[in-house]
Amino acid sequence: MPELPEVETIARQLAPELTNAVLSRVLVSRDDIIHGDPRPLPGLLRGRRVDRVHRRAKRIVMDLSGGAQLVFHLGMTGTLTMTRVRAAVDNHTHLRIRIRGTDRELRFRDPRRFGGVWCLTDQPKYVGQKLGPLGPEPLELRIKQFKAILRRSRPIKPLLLDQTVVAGLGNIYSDESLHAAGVHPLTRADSLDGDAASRLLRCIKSTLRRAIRFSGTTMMDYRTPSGAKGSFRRFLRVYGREGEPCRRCRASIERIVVAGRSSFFCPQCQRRTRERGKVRRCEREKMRT
DNA sequence: CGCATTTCCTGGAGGC
DNA sequence: TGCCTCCAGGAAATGC
Repeated sequence: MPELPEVETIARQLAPELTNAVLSRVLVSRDDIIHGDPRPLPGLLRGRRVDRVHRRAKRIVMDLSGGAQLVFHLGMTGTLTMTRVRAAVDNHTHLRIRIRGTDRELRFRDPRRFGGVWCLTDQPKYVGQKLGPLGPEPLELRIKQFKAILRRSRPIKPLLLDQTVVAGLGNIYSDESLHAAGVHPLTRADSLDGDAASRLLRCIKSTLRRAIRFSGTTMMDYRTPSGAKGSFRRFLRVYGREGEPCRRCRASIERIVVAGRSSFFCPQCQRRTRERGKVRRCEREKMRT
């Protein structure tokens, strides 16, 4: 499930091969993953040069010559890979884009089809195809901004998952950040004091940065553009560890459903009341995998 | 508007 | 081994 660290990894690995590449033949084999009218897509892309590959929230953005942008959202099971043109094509490969003058191509594959592709150009047909509104990048978030975000009565977990509030966190890194900060997922956002707010923001950033360093987390489907798995899974402290001992206090990790999503937490480290001592907070922040 | 719930989709896991 | 049901979840759509 590609979240910010996974998408960042993909963008960084695609950038060296795609930057300055010119797109040639485009093959759409399943057009309902294209937002808007898929028919003009090949003509719109062919001949454009890739100026830059970057990430915004959980989206891969390719800036193309002529002011166009090609945007990918990977949903749950989406992958973007660079392969030889003649390599065997996996099923559920929906889009292939050849690179001019090479035997390489970009492939978008997404068995579950929660992902999607947007082509944003100056062409009238595409102007209206807006992507959903996004909140700020968590890694660029400042504490003042974050405290303003927390001034709501919602539980903290669904708030962190809401892309219009903060853009890039998903289920894994929300749970991991909340555990690192010692915050229970059902805690009302506006009940966090200033201390807890800055601790949580620091933990969100350090968790994301560390996950990027290990190329993200592969539970099932996520792969880097070269097909490799992310290796952050072995550092997870709560996500997917129901019934296993907390790596900090040995208490059994629990799973509850919050806003329709699994939420893993340690009942010992993440209490709903706020009477934890400063000493334990320090220990918690120093804990490294 | 704010927030909760439902829906989309496929393959893997687990029960029997 | 095979058949069945359940489940994962990002985000848009729908409900209240």
